[in-house]
Order: sequence, then structure tokens, then C-alpha cells
Amino acid sequence: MSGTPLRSPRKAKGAGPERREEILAAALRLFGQYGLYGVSTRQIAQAVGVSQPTLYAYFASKDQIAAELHARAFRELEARLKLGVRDADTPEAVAAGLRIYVDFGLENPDAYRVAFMIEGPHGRVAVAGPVDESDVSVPGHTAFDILRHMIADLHRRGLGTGDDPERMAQSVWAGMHGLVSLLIARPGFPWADREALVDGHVRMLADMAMRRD
Amino acid sequence: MSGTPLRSPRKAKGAGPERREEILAAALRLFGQYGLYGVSTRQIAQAVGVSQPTLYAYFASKDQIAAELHARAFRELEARLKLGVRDADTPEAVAAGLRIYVDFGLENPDAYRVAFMIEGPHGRVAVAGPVDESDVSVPGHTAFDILRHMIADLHRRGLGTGDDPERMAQSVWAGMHGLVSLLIARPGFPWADREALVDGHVRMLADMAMRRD
DNA sequence: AATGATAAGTGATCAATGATCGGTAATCCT
DNA sequence: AGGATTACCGATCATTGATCACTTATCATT
Repeated sequence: MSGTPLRSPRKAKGAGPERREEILAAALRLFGQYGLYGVSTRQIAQAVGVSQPTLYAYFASKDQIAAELHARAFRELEARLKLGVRDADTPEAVAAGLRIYVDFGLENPDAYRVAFMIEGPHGRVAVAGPVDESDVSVPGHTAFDILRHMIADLHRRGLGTGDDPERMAQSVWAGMHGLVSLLIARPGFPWADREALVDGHVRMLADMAMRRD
Repeated sequence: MSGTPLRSPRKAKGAGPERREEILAAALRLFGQYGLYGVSTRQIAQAVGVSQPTLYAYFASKDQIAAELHARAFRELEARLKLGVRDADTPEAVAAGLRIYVDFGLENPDAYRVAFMIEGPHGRVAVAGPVDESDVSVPGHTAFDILRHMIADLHRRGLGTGDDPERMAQSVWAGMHGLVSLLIARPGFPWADREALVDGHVRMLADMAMRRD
């Protein structure tokens, strides 16, 4: 369904089964730079060095290429969160966990744009959060769960703020997505010092989830 | 440049100069529902009841239709902010000002999607914030300025938090955009009670800008 | 080494899209 | 009524995503 074309590819001319990866790499770069609808399949093919119909030997459609990038970005973010988010019991520790998300977005703007900010085929704009069942590309579900779990833990230990930890997690998530998407979408804007801005923003979110006093 | 086709239109068959408005209304509805790239010019024309080339008598391109909707949404938001944001000296007053922005987005999801969340023709994703000079559709510049002004006022009166009011304004703006875009993009997600979520979120942002104690 | 099978790739082509052009009919002003 | 202008449409173009039949290269087997 999403593996190599059919059986096991036998390297032809110059390239082997890495073709699929080359296509994804080129598409990620182009999509991130010009947007999903600003790049044609012929441009992707040219960047890879193959003909346009070749793409359809590896992907069912242009949207499927974007969907694969979407899924990979989700998995990568999820992996980083799993590794980085230890159980947090201080606002600083919570803030450090949140920074993992923000840093991922800022370090991989192409991936973040493709995965979370580009209008999808159904007119939906994907965002870095929980995915409802109607969505075909289901991965990343746990990305939000990790955050939710962290905040629920705080609440369970009596360290959290407010009454509803679920609502808290959603609010924090929204706060992070807003900053990342703004910074990525408007590189030309005279932003304040990025480090200070991100640090202050993340600290604010952490403080809301866990009042520091 | 953006008025009626040429001089003053003289109502033909059934419709008059409202054609332009009809086109915009149909496009707003369709774009909001199916996305900018999920709607064809023929669909828009059919919804209006005219032929497809007719659209090009009122707009230079499909992107121009979106640009006009974008500009109008900015102006509408700006007008609401100007009317609603009195000089705020309490966190509650600041939060009330911020709610104007959020409410605008939630009450006009089509406009907000079209204006701030849909990938633009240049692969850029517009956001409800300051617009740099390279952007053609320049309105809305003051929308962010109103917020910045409000926060700068707080700072000037010694009521603000932190050292850099500019950074504060950017952080608050990001927080609002994140929540609105998430709520709009994922209507199927099991959100917490919307009123409580929005209220808590806005209160958090207001508190950060103006510590309540 | 010749053979058949399969994988990888390409040129030609299709339907749909955004956009343009010339022509037509309706309206207004004198 | 006549001339000019406005509003509109049918036909058409280049480009897009996608499909097809066909060729070429590689491998496994004899």
C-alpha cells in the first residue's frame, strides 16, 4: 500500500529503492518553500531527475506524498517528545518539555509547514494536535497525548492549576502552535529576539499549567 | 483597480453592480467550506449564476478574489477592535479586548480561514498579524498595532509585566491565533467546553501581559 | 548464454483548471 | 433611431494531476 512499487526493486540505471526517499526529500523541500499548491508534480520529478509519471509508481497521488510527509513529521515530533519529556514537577521542567515541540517546529519549518499549516486536499488545515477519526492520516495521535499525559500527571500530583487538565492541555497546545506557525509563516516580520520570545512564551504556558508559587 | 468592472454598471438582465458582491459572498462561503484550492472558478460562477469568464470581468484572478476577502476580513477585525478596545487597566478589561479577536474568528470561521489560515498564492500562509512590505494585501497592519498599543499603554502606566512590551504583544497575538486556528481547523475534536476554554485561554494571556496581584 | 519474467521508467494523452479572446446582446445617452 | 458602452458568454489556450501502452534494464532459471 505504501511500500516499494511492488516486490523488491532491483536497482536500475543509477538509483535503487531510494527513489521513494529522493522524491519525499525533494517534495519536502519544495512544499516547504513554495507550498503544496505552488509546486507541480513535474517540478518534483525534475528535482529528482526522473519523469513525471514515475512519481505515480511510488505514490498514488500528489496528496499521498504530502500525507507521507505529514505522517513522518508527526512521528518525528512524537519521538522527540517521548525522549525529552521526563516527568516534570517544576515549571521549568514543564517549560523544557514544551520547548521540544517549539524547537521541532522552528528547526524543521518545512516539515512543520507541510504537516501542520498547509491546506489539505479536503480543505482542512492540519494542525499539530489530535486527529479525529475522519482523518485518513492517523499518526501523531499520541503527540498530543504525551502533552495531555504530562499535564494530567501534574494535576494528579496536586501540582497543576485549574480544574480541568484536559482543557489546560488544549490551551497549552494552542499556545504553542500559534507561536510556531506565526514565526514560520512570517519570517520577514520584525520579531523580538527569538530566544527571548520563545522562552517567555513557553514559560507563560508552563506557568499557566503549573502556577509557580 | 478594485472597483466595478469599468465605469458605472447599468443593471443588465437581472443583476446590477451587486455582481461583485455576489461573487465575493459565494467565494467566501465556498472557500471557507472547501478551501481555496478545493473550489474552482467554475463552481464559484455556478453558485453566482453566471459564466466562468464573467468572474474575470470583476477580478483579475482567483487569487484576487481571495485577496479581497482577506483584506475585508482584516478591515472588519480592525473595526471591531477599534470599537471594542477601550483603554484597559485591569486584567479583565485586557481579556475582554482579546476576546474580541477570538470571537471574531470563531463567529466568522469562513473569513478567518480565508484570511489567515489558507495557503496563499506564493506558498505563504497568511496569519492575523502584521504584514510585511513584501505582502501585496497590506491592510490589517493596524490590527496588530491596536493590540500593541494596548499593551504598550499598560507598560507606560506601570501596569504591564516583563521588560519588552513588543515581545509581550507578539506572544499574546500568537496565543490567540493558535487557539482560533485550532478550533476552526478541527471542529471534530472533542474540545473542552468552548466558553470555558476561550475564557481561560484569554485570561491566561491577559494575566501574562498584566500580572494580577 | 539464451530465455522468460518482472521491475523501472518514459512519451503520449486525458480531463479539469485558471485564464484569455472575439463576438453578442442588452442598456444608456443624445 | 443611432452610437457607444457595458455585461456577458462560447470557444479556446496552457498547465495541472493522473493514466495508459510501450520500452528498457535487471534478474532467475535453464
